[in-house]
Amino acid sequence: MTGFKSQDEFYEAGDRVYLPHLSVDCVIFGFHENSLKVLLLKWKNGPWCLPGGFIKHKESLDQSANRTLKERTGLTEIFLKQFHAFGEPDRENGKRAKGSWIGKRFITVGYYALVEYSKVFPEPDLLSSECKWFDVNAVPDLIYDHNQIMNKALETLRLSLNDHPVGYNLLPEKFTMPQLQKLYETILGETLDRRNFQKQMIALDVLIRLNERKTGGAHKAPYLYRFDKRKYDKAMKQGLRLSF
Amino acid sequence: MTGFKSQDEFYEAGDRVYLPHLSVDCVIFGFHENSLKVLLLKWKNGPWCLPGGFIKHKESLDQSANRTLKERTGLTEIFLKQFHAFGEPDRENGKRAKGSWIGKRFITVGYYALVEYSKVFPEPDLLSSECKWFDVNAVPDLIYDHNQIMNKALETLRLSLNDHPVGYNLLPEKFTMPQLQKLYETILGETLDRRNFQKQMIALDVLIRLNERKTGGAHKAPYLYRFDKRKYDKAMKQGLRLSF
DNA sequence: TCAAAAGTGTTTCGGATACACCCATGA
DNA sequence: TCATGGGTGTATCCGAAACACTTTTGA
Repeated sequence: MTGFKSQDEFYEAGDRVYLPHLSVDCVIFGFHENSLKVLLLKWKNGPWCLPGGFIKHKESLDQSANRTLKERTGLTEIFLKQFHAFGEPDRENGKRAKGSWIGKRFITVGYYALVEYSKVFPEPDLLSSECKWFDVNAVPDLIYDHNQIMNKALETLRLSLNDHPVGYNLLPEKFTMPQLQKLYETILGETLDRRNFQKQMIALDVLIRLNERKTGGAHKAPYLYRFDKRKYDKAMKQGLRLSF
Repeated sequence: MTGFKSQDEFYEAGDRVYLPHLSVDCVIFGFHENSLKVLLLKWKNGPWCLPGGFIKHKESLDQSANRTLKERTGLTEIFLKQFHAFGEPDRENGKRAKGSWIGKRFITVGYYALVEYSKVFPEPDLLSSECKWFDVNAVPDLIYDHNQIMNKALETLRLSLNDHPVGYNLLPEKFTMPQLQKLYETILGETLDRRNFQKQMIALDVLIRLNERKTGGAHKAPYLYRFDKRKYDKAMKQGLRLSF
């Protein structure tokens, strides 16, 4: 919605700029303080919702989702994956304003994104008053079917752990093994054995252990790791076979 | 497209009946003579394509796909699953007739279906001259990005084998273990060990061995099996953990 | 010195794989 | 009788899971 100066101007633009009846919604995941977060928007005087956008006439679905993501987080070139299209005719529950372009029925294509929490500076859009992170286990009631969309995204992410490594997009460049484990645990919603987890991760052959330890915390200082991007990408493409 | 008497009438109907810019395409899989087949349509004087349809104003995506499927195969209540939305702005390669409603850019939602070959009586639609089965390994050049759509469907089906049983929708009610194995082999594109395959299938606990054998063929008569629908559905929901 | 977190290795178990022999049938 | 396909069981191996002790650190 960048480029519009007001809500009215945006509403008025309608079909001139965007395809009718179509939107994308992004479930943006981040990881902070050992828990998985989702970025949500709050409508002015309204409910919370997923950040979403519309599709320009000469834009692909992926481009539209990337644009939305950039507008809300400032990030580009982040991990973004389409997971499902939602198209019940009553998915908005009759709650869209009638008459205007935006009052039409919408089919929305869901994307989920994995972003590095600390690099994100949440920005509300024209229609919103707030943009902030929520713990995935404490998401409020969202507008329309957005809770369902967000749950489906989480489920998809969970299933993808068996086939693809995760972390490059969610963790800072250097991180510790316990941090990585917490990430997996929060996505999966269950605890894992430290020793077995470490063995599996090492076996993936996508990690490089640095000659540094994370100092500052109490207790024994853990090693720092970073991903071997080359091998990580290869594992991403080929698929893995883990079992969590 | 049922209900229209001519191509012109259908084209003219446009937005009045369907959402603009949106379609569904179905990759319909069947199993016959030990190989996996896809149902394709041939445009009048044109290329082959996937059977597709459009979305009525008060219809969900799933309903639209089901309707399309019914129109082409006569089948209802078959296995149908959304797998991806395709939305490149140039996915039609500029090959759509300009001007008319159908000449607009389309985002299409891909579904794949698993149907019982022998129950299908392929019917062309208004725009088509033929509707017939092709071996998945001998699919001709299709219109637009339909080859890509069909490949993505096949890939999705392949991956789903690790998590879900398959066969109930593709095989006749009674079938033999070698038939079931062939089904898996054609989907996967590789051969499997007879004895191990049987053990795995039995272990899934979704099969019932009947006290009948398939007679008529040469050689030793194989047992007939059928699925235990209750257990099959349960396995479908819960997910399995196989590894092919 | 103690509590809490992190590093590390071994044993066990189960499922996947590899593999061979006998049986039934029609040609 | 023989070629072909179908039925069945066992030995092996590898990866997953279970599991305990030592080390470091700040409080």
